[in-house]
Formats: sequence, structure tokens, C-alpha cells
Amino acid sequence: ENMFDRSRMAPKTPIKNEPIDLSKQKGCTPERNPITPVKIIDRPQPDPWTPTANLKMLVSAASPDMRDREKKKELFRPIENSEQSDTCDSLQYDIVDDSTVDEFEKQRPSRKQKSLGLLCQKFLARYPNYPLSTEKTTISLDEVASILGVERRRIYDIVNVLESLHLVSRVAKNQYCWHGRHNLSQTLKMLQEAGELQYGELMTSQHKEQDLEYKFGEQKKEAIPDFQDRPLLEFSEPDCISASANSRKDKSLRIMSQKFVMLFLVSKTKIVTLDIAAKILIEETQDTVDHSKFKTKVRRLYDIANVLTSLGLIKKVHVTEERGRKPAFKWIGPVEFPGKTDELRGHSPTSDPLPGTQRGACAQYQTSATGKQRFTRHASFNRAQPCEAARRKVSSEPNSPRQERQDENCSKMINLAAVCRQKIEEDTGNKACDTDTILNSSKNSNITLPFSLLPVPGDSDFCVNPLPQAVFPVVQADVPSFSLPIGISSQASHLSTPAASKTENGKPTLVPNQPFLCFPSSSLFMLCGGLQENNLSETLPASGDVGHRSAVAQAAVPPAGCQKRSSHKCSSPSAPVDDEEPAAKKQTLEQSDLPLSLVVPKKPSESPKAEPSPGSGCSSAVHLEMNCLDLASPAAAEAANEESTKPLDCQEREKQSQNKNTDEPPPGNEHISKENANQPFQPQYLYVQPTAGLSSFNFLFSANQAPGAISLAANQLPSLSVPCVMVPSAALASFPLVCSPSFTSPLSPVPDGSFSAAASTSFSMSSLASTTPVFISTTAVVTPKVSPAPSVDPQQPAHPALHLSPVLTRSCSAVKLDSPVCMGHPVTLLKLQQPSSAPLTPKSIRPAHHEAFFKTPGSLGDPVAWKKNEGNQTRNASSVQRRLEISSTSPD
DNA sequence: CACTCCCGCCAATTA
DNA sequence: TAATTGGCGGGAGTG
Repeated sequence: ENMFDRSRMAPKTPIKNEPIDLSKQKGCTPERNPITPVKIIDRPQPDPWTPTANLKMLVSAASPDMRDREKKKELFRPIENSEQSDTCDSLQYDIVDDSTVDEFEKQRPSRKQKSLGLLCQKFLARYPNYPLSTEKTTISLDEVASILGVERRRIYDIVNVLESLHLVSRVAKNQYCWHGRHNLSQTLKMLQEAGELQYGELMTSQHKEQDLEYKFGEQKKEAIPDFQDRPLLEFSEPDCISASANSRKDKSLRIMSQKFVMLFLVSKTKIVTLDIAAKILIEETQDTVDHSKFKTKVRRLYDIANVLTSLGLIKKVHVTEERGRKPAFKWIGPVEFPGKTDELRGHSPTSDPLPGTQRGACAQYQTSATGKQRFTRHASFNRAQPCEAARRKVSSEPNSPRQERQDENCSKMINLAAVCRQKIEEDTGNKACDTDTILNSSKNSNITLPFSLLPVPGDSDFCVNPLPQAVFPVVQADVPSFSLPIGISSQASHLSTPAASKTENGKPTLVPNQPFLCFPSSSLFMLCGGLQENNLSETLPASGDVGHRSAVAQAAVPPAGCQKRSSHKCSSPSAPVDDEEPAAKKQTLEQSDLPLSLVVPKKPSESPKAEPSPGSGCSSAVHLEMNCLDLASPAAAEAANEESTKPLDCQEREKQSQNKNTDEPPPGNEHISKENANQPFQPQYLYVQPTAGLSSFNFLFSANQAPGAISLAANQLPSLSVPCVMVPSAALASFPLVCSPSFTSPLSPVPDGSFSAAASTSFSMSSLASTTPVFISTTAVVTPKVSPAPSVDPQQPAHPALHLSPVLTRSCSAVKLDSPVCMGHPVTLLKLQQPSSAPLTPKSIRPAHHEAFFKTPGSLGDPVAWKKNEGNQTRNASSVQRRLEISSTSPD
């Protein structure tokens, strides 16, 4: 009912606002302003009743309900008055109908009136579903709370859920930015993908909840899902960071909301019962089974469900199963997102700028000028095209602190993950584990593409390289915006870039940005760089670079990557670094972070090392990272050595890549292909030659990466680490890019070589974390020493995406460093397995068990472990995450 | 009585 | 240290 009113009122709504606002309104939305006055109009006073008091009395006499209402009203009056909302409604009615109506409405001051669902409707009524891009609507929590007459706590409940779907993003303390439903499709798509990975099968199979449960359990055990899931989840969560800290976040309403939505999207029937959902969620958490926890979970689910219901995404139903009748919710929102998403879709991946991309991009972390890194959360996603503009603004605006939430990142992550899988699957084809997922993915455009990338670039050896290229393009941008945007394609990139804020530029800075380096030698490859925030960002060059490159390369790729800097959350750690990264990568994905990892190679084997960590926590992300890392080296090595050795996948990939190069694979990917062809892309990455041994790895990191980045890693997942690269080389440094042999293009020189060894190191640590030892070495590579200036690093950007893709592609196999093959490259890769769950990665292995499907970042263990190491820092980081950033950095 | 879920304490995080 | 966020669960409203 309210809704209706609202609808009518909608415009009015604002009006409603009472004076109350006054006090607070800060920035509020424009809408409001007008509002205030209006309200008054009808009833200045809250007492609508008064006028009708008589009637009411009568009524009440007639019905108890009425009485109650009145009572309540009285009780509430203060509130109402202040609020208006209620009043307003009533007013309206009054106006229209009259008291009668009023009464109705008013009547229920009771609980229902105060329900979260209704409150959410009121909240939503205040903002347009599809706001113009240009206009940014900021939401002041205080204001809204006062307007709606509720405590702020309630607003958090709503906002957290909306944030999980990217309808809003937290900009700063007490301030959120309204994005509307522009990106909803993408978000849902992401969630669907993520959900498939995680839950996938389960849901599918079961029609019913029961089944679900049932399956659920099984699956869980299998663990597979977990792995991936986690990461995904993590994405969502921003903070992966604090490992230990996770606790709070893990439970976050935001995450629960995403998971809950995932369940719907994955479910065939689109019906999810509360108890099942609660069980699933609990499991993830692992919480003990306590009954109490279950109850708590259910309470939360009701909260979430109320909001989702208000959004028109689900509705309450009852499922009668054999077991009995249970409360459940049915998904009534969109089911397919493929392109749908409208806008997003519209863009072709390639072509478009991609809003999505942007989005992805948006999220970033940045280091603040301050030097610390923080993340900002943006809602990158959210913004779509408009975003660009906005972004620009944003970027320019320093203050906007947007923080992005990790969610975005998460989402990206998710996407990435999905992608990876897909790829993997693709590659493997078989492997299949996850087929389903994969399939899905295929649908999506997004994902896939990227993978393609993977291919190796020129050499087969490197699997890595390919990545990059691919990556970018891959990016898939499509998909999620975030992630990858395909944008990669150049355009996308560009977009993203902007988004990033700094970015934009595009200018050709290529070089600088570029993050990549290639080393001819070997195998290897690269990494991602980090970027720096600023610099990089500025660098934007990425875009420019990209362009450049592309041009050079062929265009290729633009890696879009560029852009983004966003960081991902995950990466955060790295993030910092990455952030910088820039662009390119980033753009690509935000995700990039993720996984970035590089991709690489093939090889299946896993590396043990990696595992360790993984196990812990991070789960996927971690894994990825590891993988990446590993991959890189090993993979590369192997690859190099033998394809044969490698798993088919690798080969395949390579082929693919090659083919692509040759052919062009996918459309979107053109760039990619180009890139591949060119290989240039690579630039983004660095190669390192491997020397032998693990040690050998070289990773490169982006130059920029600062050590800090590494830390990020710690954060987790983010694989970021991966990206990194390590390598040292000064040489590299010198170059801006390194090219691999194949590659030629020169990138511009990087600023500096900053790659620092150190960084690398760090990296390793972090990322690897623990586990692995990564190495970093410079060895082969070079000297790391270069001093790193921070600046440089352009590279970064791209990679991530790339990496990911590759990784994905490959599946997870992990390679181990050990492998002889690798020799050259020490590193190992991991592949991911696709298999369904598989977690191929070591981690998966271990963890496999994890109970939870979804894990939040926090849950992840591993991370934790290493986190511990990093300890404080990590935490800090997390906190950091939340912080807003102000963008000092932003170029503008 | 079971289902919902509001309310607000209070801890974790941030500023 | 103060303010903001948000987990959590008691317990009330509803049917």
C-alpha cells in the first residue's frame, strides 16, 4: 500500500521530507530540497489525525485495530511528526480520500508500518531507479533516517543490502551514492556466475530446497565450490583483509545478501527457503551449528528478504514439501542477464566503453596520496556510463572518497573466478568440473573472452603473456563491468580509465604505465603491476598506453587495463600497488586484482607450495594467486619446455591463443587477438626469465608496486599478488617494458624501474604468503634493484586481467615450481582446475573441505595465516579499505 | 505456538 | 576519544 502511495508520491516523497531534514541534509539529494516545503503543505503537523480524530475515534470504537493504531500513533507521533513519511501517506490519502484513508494508513503504525520492507520502499521511493548518469545522488544517512523517521541503524540494514547489489555505494562516512538499477543486471549476473561456481550444482539439481540442502551438504563437502566461492564472496567483501578480523565482515549483511541472491540465481526453481538459506550460510561460516546461530541467521535473512522484496526481486511464498510447509522466497527478478543488462550489454565488449568496465575500474583502491593505501570503494560498478562522467568528476574530485567497496571488487573477483573457470573448462574442456558454470559463463559474454587471452603470447612458453593480452580484452569486460571489462578493448579501457580516475588520460603514456615487461627470455612473464595510484593513475597512461600499445601492438589491447586501478579489494594489499597499476590492468578488471594472477600456464600440477597458504584462506583468491605465481613460472617453464608436458590445456590454450592471434578469436577480443598477435600486450606483464629454480621466478611486479603492494597481498586474495610481478630487473626497469621477444613493442619506458625488487619480495610474501615462497627473485631477472621508483609501473594494469584469464583458463592447475620443466621458470603454476570445484589448487585441496561454500574472506583461512604475519598491517589495511579515500591522488 | 522481525545494546571500526 | 557501523539476539507483534 505504501508503495502505491509512494509511487504516486514518489515525487512527493521528497516532499515529505520534513523539516527534519533540514538539520541534516547535507548533500542530500536534490530531490529533497524541494521536498521539505511541500510537506508542509499538507500538513504541517503531524497530526493528521487530529483532523480526523473524531472519525478515528469512531472507527476505533468499531474496530480494535483502529484503536491500536491510534495508540500506536500516539506513541509514535513524535516520530511520525518528525518523520512524515507516515504522515505523508496519510496525508495524501487524506487529501485524496480523506480521513478514512488516513486512518488506514495511519492505523498501522504498528509493527508493519515500521517494517524494514516498508521502510525500504520509502527509501527507494526517494530515488529514481535509473538515475541519469550525470546526476549523482548522494544519500546522507542522517538525513534519510530523519526523514523516514527511523533510527539510523535501520538505514544501515537497507543500505547494506542495496550496497550488495550495487544500487548504492558508500562514498564516505554517512554518505552513500545512489546508483540505481543500472547495474543491477550486471551485478546479478555476476552473482549468478559466482553462485554457480559456488553453489552451482547444488542448486541446480535440486528443485527443492530439500534437495538443495541435501546436495548442498554434499557438495560442500566436496568442497570444490568453496574454493571458488570464497573468493567470490570475498569479493564481495571488501575486506578480505583482516583476516583475523574477518569475523565481523564475514558476517556482514552485505555478504549474506549476496549469497542469498546467489542462491536464487542458481536455483532452478528460483525458490529458496529460509531455512535452507540459513543453513547454507551458516555452513559457510562454519559456525557451529548452534541453534541460536541458526536463529540469528534467519533473522538476518528476513531483514535481507524484506529489502529484496521491496526491490521487487523476490516475494514471499511458502513451500510445502514433504517435510512440511516452510517459509520461502521466490525470485521474481530477472533471471537472465546476459546481456541484458542493458546498458552494459549494449556495449559490446569491445566497443563499448563499457560501463561495466568502468565500473570495475571504479573500484579501486588507491593509495591515497597519503601514501597509504586505502582503498576506496567506489561503486564503480555502479556507475555505468554515466559513470564515466561521474568518474571523471570523481576522479577529479578528490574528495570523493569513494570507497568502493570491495564489493565491487568482489564482484569482479567473482567474475573473474567465473571466468577462470570457464576458461579452464574451456581449456580443459573437460575437466569439467564445473561445467555448468562454465556453460553459463559462456553465455555471458564476458567471461569467456578473456580467457582467450590467455594464450600465450608469443611463445608458448609463456603462457603468461598471453594473458595479458588476452586479458585485457578479455576482460571481459563485459561481463561485469567490473571486471573486465572488456573494455579492455581499448575502449573499455579507456573508459575505465577514466573511471579510475586518474586515468583517463590516456594519453599515451603508454609506456609509463605500462606495466609490463617482458623478458624475452623466458618464460615468463609477468605480472602485473601495481600501480600506483597516483602515478599510475595518472598514468593512466594506461589508457594512453594502451592505446598506444595498441597502436603499437596493434592495438591491441588496450589494455585497458588500464585503468583501473581500482583495486580490488582483494588485492588490496597489493592493491596499493596495484592500484596504481594502473590502469590498464585494472581496467581490465578490476578484478584484475584478482587473479590476475597470471595466468599462465598451464601446468597442472599444483604446486604444493601454494597450497599451503591457500588452504588457508583465501581460498580462491589465494589460490589464484598462487597459481598465478606458480604458474607463471612453472608454467611457463613447462610450457616452454614442453607443451606436451603441459597439460593439454596449456597447449590448448596456447593454441588458442595462437589461433587467436592468428585468427581472431573472439570478436571481442579482437584486441586480444591482436594483442596476442602482437604480443605486445604483454607489456603489461613482465617477464622474467626464469632462471631455474623457483627462485628463479621472477616476477615482475609492476614497478609500481611497491612493496606495499605486497602487503596487500596479504590482504588476501587478491591475488593480486599475483600479478605482480616480480622481477627485478633493473633492466626492466629500464625498459619500460620489457618485451618479450615476441613482443616487441616497446613500451615506453617505464618510468622506472622501479620495480623494485623489494617489492617483489614483499609480494611474495604477502601473496604467497605465506605459503609460498615465492620468490621472487630476481634473479634471473634482474636486478631488482632498481630502485624503484614508485612511479612507474604502469604495467600493472593490464595484467590483472590477464592473469586472470589465463589462469582461469587454464584451469587451475597449479604448477609447481618444481617441475622440472619449469626449470626455467621456477615458478609453478597452478592451474585451476576447473573441475568443478575443483579446486585444484592446492588450496583447494586442502580446504576443500571447507564447509562453507561461501566463505567470506575472512573465513578464508589462509589469508589469515599470512595475514597474521603481516598482521597488523593487514588489518590496517582492512580498515583502510573502509576508509574513504579522498582522493588526493586523483589526478584531477 | 510458530513465524516474523523490530529494537536497540554494544562491540568493532573509523574519523 | 568520539562517532559511525553493524552484529546480534531478546522478545514482541502477527496470524
